[in-house]
Amino acid sequence: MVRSTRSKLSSNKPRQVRDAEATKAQIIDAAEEEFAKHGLNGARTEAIAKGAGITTAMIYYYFQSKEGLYKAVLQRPAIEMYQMLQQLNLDQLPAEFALKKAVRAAIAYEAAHPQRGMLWFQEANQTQGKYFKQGNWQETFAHIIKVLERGMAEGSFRQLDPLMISMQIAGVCTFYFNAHENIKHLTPDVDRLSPEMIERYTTEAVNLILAGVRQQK
Amino acid sequence: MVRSTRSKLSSNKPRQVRDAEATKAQIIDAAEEEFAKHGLNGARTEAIAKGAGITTAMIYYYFQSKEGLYKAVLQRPAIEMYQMLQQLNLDQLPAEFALKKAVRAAIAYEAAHPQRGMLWFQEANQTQGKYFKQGNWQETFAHIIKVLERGMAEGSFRQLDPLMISMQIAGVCTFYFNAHENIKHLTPDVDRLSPEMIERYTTEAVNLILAGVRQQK
DNA sequence: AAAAAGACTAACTAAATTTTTAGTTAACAA
DNA sequence: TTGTTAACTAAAAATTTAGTTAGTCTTTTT
Repeated sequence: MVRSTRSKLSSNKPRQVRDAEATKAQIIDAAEEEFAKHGLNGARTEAIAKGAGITTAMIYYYFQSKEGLYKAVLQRPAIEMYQMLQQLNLDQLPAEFALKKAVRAAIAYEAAHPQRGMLWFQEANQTQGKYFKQGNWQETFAHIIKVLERGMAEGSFRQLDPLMISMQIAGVCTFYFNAHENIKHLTPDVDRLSPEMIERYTTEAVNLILAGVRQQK
Repeated sequence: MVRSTRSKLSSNKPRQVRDAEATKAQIIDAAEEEFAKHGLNGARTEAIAKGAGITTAMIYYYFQSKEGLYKAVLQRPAIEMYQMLQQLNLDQLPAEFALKKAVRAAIAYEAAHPQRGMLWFQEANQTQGKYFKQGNWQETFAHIIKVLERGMAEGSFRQLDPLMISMQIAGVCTFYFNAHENIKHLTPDVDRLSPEMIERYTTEAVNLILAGVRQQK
């Protein structure tokens, strides 16, 4: 079985010399891509090394084991997602506007890290989510649930099941990117990850979700 | 790791004896689960064999290679999904009811085969979809797009982007099952795959989507 | 009931892959 | 300069895994 191991991140430029932090970051970048595609078992340390422009021994030098590297890779999105949500200050906005803002931010996050959704799915399916400390993700959903409950209390949202709806919102925000490799075959001539297309997806998503939860008058 | 291959198989649940068709089906069942979790590369033939209650040699006896088994596994969902959609006769229903029926059917399909969404993602991400018949997915989306366009023409649906919205509908229908292993950590005490919970998810999904696309009056 | 065919397993090999080892090079302080 | 150490590489060792072989057990055919 032939697989291209060349990462677009690191393929052209020669690496800096002997900068431990930079090297570690490059390994994690390459590893995130490889783990997102192939999961813990399917990922090849050789592919990660090649993507980072180092030898496989460096993985063990910095991360002790393949699993250690995997843990390091998973830590990053968990922290970033948490921080992103904090910064939105959803509590200080009317529910409808808060939801709009959260949906836009979530899709923008996915667009900036299109491979992370799959990383999360791989983690769920292969290791029963044991490395993903549930706290951060509980936080994520808690933020959306809170907005939905507030909207219902305010009377701007209809009566709905906040947890179920928040998962469906997550589905809307992530599907486009998780399934990108699948759906790109549907319209081969359009670049579905171009800013224009992502903006179009975002607009439609906001419209669908807002109309879907709004109280009819 | 020490693995005894001796006497484990005979002492566990005894399989039916020497029924080729039943054995093949058991291998495909176990393989679908393993491939869905780990993809083509990450899947372990030994794990498949153990799941099916046979030795790895049987995989080669019936399917020649790991890849041959993978192809056999992918054939089944492709055919079933196609047939399911045909039987809905969406064209003969008002758009609103057709969409409701399609969403219910899609979620029911996912619930009956919770691992197939991941099988599809793995296939696209790891092998560029070369083993999967793309035609079936084009069909699937075409069906939904047609319903959405009809609804817009009838005036029952608002003006929307049919392709984008159909992907968002797919996100709503599939997320719950693809992410199940992660989601279950959010509410550890609830069985999120019980019929009651799935019905609740379905109801909320239908409400969200219908309200989301309906023409306001 | 003997022979043939089909279903099946234990034990194995070759190759791929992870992990370790032994050593090399650059940086930098004394 | 020179000695020390962190960053790094090449290649060997250990381990895992796909795939094979030779033969056993069961069912069907004659």
